[in-house]
Amino acid sequence: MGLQGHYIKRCPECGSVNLHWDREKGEIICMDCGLVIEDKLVDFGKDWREFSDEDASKRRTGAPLTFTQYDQGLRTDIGSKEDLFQLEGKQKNKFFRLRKWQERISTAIERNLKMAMAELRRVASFLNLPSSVENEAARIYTLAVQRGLVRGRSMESVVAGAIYAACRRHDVPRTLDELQEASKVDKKEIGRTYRFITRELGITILPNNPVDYIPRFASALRLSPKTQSKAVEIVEKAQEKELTSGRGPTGIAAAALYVAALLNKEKRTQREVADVAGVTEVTIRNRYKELIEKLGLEEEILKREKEAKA
DNA sequence: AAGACGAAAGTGGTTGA
DNA sequence: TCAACAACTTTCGTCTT
Repeated sequence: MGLQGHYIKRCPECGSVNLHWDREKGEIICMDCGLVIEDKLVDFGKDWREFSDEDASKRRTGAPLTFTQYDQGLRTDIGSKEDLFQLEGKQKNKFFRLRKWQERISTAIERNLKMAMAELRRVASFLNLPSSVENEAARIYTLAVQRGLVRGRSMESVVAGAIYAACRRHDVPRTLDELQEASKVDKKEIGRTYRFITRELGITILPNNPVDYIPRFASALRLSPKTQSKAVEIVEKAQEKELTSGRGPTGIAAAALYVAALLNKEKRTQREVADVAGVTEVTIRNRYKELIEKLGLEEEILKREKEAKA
């Protein structure tokens, strides 16, 4: 897949034109230096293409129909005064009652949804999320509103929770810290509402894969693609040996990157890795110890350390 | 002075009686 | 509903480079 209609044509790091656009994850990866470009990519260009005349029906006109339009353009209004002259007596009363009801419901729900969708757009764009995830988040939020799950919670926290859930469902993981930064909602609160709404809506949450975090972390640490794939390899081996279950995926990803960097002579400090992964050095150490022990990597590490001295 | 290491105590969430 | 539990964090002292 090329990058037609996109602003970024070259890697800002090494100038390479060999870029790969991972639409699923909303990331652009430089195939030469491994940089993941995700900043300032809000404008993904127009989705419009020119079709020949017989295919004219495929042209997209008007705004795309998505859940971020809070009612999908399908609101039915109970008519206004022009329809009224046909009605008499009881009919008239019924009419007014219905309209009053609709106003109550729609002003409450629709105003909420309108605000929420604006917030959702803001946060999704801050995190550079692909539109598929944004739509999923909007769908989840809409369901939550319909079930009255927002009551007693702030709109912002439910939006953040919906986005977090949508990210996980699409294997586009963002950490709770990132959600917190984007939404200004406390991460504990986000976690709480996330768990609540997924449980209430019966959304299945598969535990997310540490591998999904690696490209972004590796890029933030400016590690080579070689180191990156080494880290993926390590995580996969760890998964085979069941070292990953019950552990935080970010900690695994971080430790794997730390080890991979050591092995490829691109050493980063534990603190550097810990910071980008949003875990502590202690966690890295614990995971790292398990990894080299159970995967028989001790000698290799020692060799590297000797080489580093020489 | 900075990084790595590990012990100990604390936090928040899950689980099972 | 409560206590035990596992994972992770915070903090701090020690050792290495």
